[in-house]
Amino acid sequence: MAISTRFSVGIHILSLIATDEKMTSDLIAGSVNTNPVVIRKIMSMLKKADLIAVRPGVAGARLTRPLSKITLLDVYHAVAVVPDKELFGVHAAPNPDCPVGRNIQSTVTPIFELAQSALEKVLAHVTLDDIVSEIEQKEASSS
Amino acid sequence: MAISTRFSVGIHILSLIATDEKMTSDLIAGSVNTNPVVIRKIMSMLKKADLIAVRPGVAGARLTRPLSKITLLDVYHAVAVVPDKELFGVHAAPNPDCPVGRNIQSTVTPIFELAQSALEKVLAHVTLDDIVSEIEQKEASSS
DNA sequence: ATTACATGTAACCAATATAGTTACAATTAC
DNA sequence: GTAATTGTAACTATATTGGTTACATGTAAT
Repeated sequence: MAISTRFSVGIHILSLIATDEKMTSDLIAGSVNTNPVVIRKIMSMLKKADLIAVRPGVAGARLTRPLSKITLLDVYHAVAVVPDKELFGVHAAPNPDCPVGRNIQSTVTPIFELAQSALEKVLAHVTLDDIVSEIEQKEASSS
Repeated sequence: MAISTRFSVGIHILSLIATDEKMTSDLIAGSVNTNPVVIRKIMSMLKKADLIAVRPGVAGARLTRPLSKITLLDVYHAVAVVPDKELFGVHAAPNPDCPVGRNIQSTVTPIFELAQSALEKVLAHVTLDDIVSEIEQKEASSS
């Protein structure tokens, strides 16, 4: 199964907020092309992760830090697309009476962690500033 | 959501077959600690990916190539834990009338591919031989 | 050839995650 | 006070996972 689109939507939301702090969940939903409540739920996660500041009743949101200080890994963790640090599932109760069964978890887990870490490292090296700049550049060159 | 345990179970199955070609799905299920049909389904995928040869009616299976020629990436693809090459989902229909909406996909996709590729590279560099050797080593040092 | 045992699948189930939706309370701004 | 907005609860449809029963098909050994 693919990693939830909450991740790409989260990036989309933050990019919009970065260019206009008065974006309502309705406007954002129009750009993402989904329901405003979906947006508000994801924004609630971004808020819990302290990436944005939102106030009930007042339109819009504000980034809590500069774009260059927010990495895609921050967003990835914020929207909880993956269960607390465990990208790869491992079958839970292999038979300890079997040589393979009693060693498979401890053998496979560090490799999975390496793979996961390689993925996260890529995400950690891209900031929202990179994303927004790229979008602006594409807009400029298409005019 | 975590990547399905089919992956770790697939590795488990192949490791067992490597050490004993007469393992039935019942025996394997006993080691993995699950239902034999679950095992047969996964073995069916491994067979379709041409990693093992199995014959209906006859107990056991056989690897189609040496352990050192089967990477974890081969297994990963075989058990189809991820939809055809797309680890990260991207929201499908952002609004083309918005600067962010019309550029978010093309901006984010190459980064996701990079991250996915980094993950797959780690899996491609580990063979089943590494896994089985590691298990044997752990067994030897625990005696 | 009958028996015993395996594999290969179809069909189903419970549990869970995703994405979307309606409805409404709570809050703020004018 | 009114209008607009956020924050949630509750619900839906759909899909995936992991498991299970049932059974048809195929092989081997006696």
